Amino acid sequence: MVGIKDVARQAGVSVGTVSNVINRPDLVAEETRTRVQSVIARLGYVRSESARQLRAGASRIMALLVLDMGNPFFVAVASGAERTARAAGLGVMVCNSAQSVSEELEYLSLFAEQRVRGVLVTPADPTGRSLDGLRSQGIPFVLVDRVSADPDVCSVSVDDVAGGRLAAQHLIAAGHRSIVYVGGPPEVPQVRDRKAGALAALAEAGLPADSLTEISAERLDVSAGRDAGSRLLGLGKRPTAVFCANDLLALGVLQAMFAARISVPDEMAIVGYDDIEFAAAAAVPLTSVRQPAVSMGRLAAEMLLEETVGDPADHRHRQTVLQPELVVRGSSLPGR
Amino acid sequence: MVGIKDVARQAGVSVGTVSNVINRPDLVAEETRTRVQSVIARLGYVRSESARQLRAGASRIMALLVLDMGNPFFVAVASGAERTARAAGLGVMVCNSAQSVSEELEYLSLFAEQRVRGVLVTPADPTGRSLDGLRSQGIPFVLVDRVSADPDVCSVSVDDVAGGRLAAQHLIAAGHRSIVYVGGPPEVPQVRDRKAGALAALAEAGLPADSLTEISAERLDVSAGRDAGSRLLGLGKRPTAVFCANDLLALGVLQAMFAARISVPDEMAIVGYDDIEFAAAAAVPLTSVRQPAVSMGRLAAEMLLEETVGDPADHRHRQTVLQPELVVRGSSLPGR
DNA sequence: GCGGATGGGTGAAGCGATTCATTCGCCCGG
DNA sequence: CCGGGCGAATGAATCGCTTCACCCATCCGC
Repeated sequence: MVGIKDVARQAGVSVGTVSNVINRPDLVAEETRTRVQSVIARLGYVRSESARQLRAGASRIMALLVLDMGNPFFVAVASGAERTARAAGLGVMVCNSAQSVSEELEYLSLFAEQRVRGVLVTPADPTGRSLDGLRSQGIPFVLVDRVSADPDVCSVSVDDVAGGRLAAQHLIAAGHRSIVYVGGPPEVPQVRDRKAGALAALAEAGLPADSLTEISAERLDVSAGRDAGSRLLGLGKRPTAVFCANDLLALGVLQAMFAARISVPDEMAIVGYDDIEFAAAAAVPLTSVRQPAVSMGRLAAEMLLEETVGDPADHRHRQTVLQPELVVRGSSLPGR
Repeated sequence: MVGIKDVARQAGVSVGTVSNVINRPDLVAEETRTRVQSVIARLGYVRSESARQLRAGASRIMALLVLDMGNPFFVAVASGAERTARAAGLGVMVCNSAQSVSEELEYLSLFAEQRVRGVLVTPADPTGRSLDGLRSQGIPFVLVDRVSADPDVCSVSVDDVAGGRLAAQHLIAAGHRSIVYVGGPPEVPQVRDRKAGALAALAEAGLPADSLTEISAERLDVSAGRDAGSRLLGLGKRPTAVFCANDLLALGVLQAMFAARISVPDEMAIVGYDDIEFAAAAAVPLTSVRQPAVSMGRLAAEMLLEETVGDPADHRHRQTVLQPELVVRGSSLPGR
């Protein structure tokens, strides 16, 4: 493997000069510069990032750790973060904790060993304890789609309570009085907040709290949604509407309704959450609460860059909260 | 930042011993080992991956470069590759060329600088020239979902001609005599092969080649599919069936049919390709040609590991070709 | 009692870059 | 004619780790 010394020798200059040609070309005389550059090209020299890192003490990589790469919502977050980071000259390492705390810890320690510039993370560990490692290593991080109780932790999130309220208000306005909430693992804050929003909407409409029944799915994916859908059909008094904690669940529920030949939205209205691209392409186009996923990725990356590139002293920790938006489609509009 | 020297000093041993405690604990006496380990824990020492890499000459990272992270097919490939690589102690860096040759080149040179152990790549550059860089750097790579003309290039792919044939045979058997193929950029081999398979099926059934009309989509995603769908409706003689180069296109076409109130499958049968999870959850569950995406990722990663971990001399380059499978669903089954 | 294992540990070399104090010409003004 | 200033290039130190040749007791067998 050809190194900087080989280039220096071939070009008849010192290694320092070669380094300057690469990193501060203006310090080198024109003639020397072109000579060195042509040797670099001829030898196919590629500088070693690990050597630079070792010297610099920090890598040029930003890490992104998400809960589920199978969920297009996170894919969108990733694409927003990636674009921003690359514009700033950083690479992005996207990893998937698959909602497992142990995988999360494994990845976080991998990041620490890599000395990544910073981490964007949607924590799987509800206690937030898993991030202590980053904190003690002094690695900056920004929470994505989650807020910390600690105001000194940066985050970009969406107001899930407001989102849940939007969804429930919509169903209530359509006349539904018996709604099922398909949630997920109860320790996931999003799941709780979206439900809280729905409950708030019911209360505001003067409806009893027991108008909302919860079915808790194992995971937040399509197949768990299918299961939840069939459980829903087994309920004593069948509800007329379902609000799902995310679109994957909603798509699963929709499939279950199809299988049971229950008409959506006439016999069962469905509202999802996230407004992933596939929501609009579903069996019945899905009403959903849209989250600005790409912007979240972008904002989170910008926040991290601000903390990591500029003087850390003039960085103020912030907790940005974005507003969701209801997108009404066929799955909740009776009488097409 | 605490380094190995700090640990050594605190523990009263040499740096070599600390290194041994970490990497070859059996060489160190029990008593010393536990003492060092407790110092490591107390100081929160994290070894620097860049320093190890520099010394070792190669990183512990495998790169995966895909065409479109918005396509669940590639997400599945990534998950298969990731699991395999991590089991072997390698991290995976997943990147998205978004079908752009320039992004692809940028990423490939990033990989070279990082001295990644190897690269799994679905090339965006149809000429294959973009991989010359890897070759000249001696970085092993495996093509995913593409075969090279050069038998010395490892690859894992699926027989797209067979897949196209399956799809067309199915439509022919259902009585369709006028089929549209919704392809994509013509330089994409998959797009061409799947069409070739369909044409072969027509020929084998004794049908004229002009029973197949091609509509070429701009990109291989849902919105391009919508466009293709409306163009399809503008054709002079409306066909009775559509075969799409992938499921995203098919979902887009499906949306267009919905918008135009054309019944699927009665007025228009649709067959997709990839069998992504969302295909089954679509407006009308989508008939599709299933590709073993997770296995592809796994096999490709295994192949790369074999080349990279074992003695390179006893590695035989291979071109694995898997067989696709037709999954029939409502979108091509008339008379429900 | 002495040569040779053997287990446990040391410490310096080196990986490939960056950086900075230093050197080397050269020109210019006094 | 000489000192200063300046642009250009040098080369050694350094980053944090792994590895390897070597050292030091201790113990064993003859």
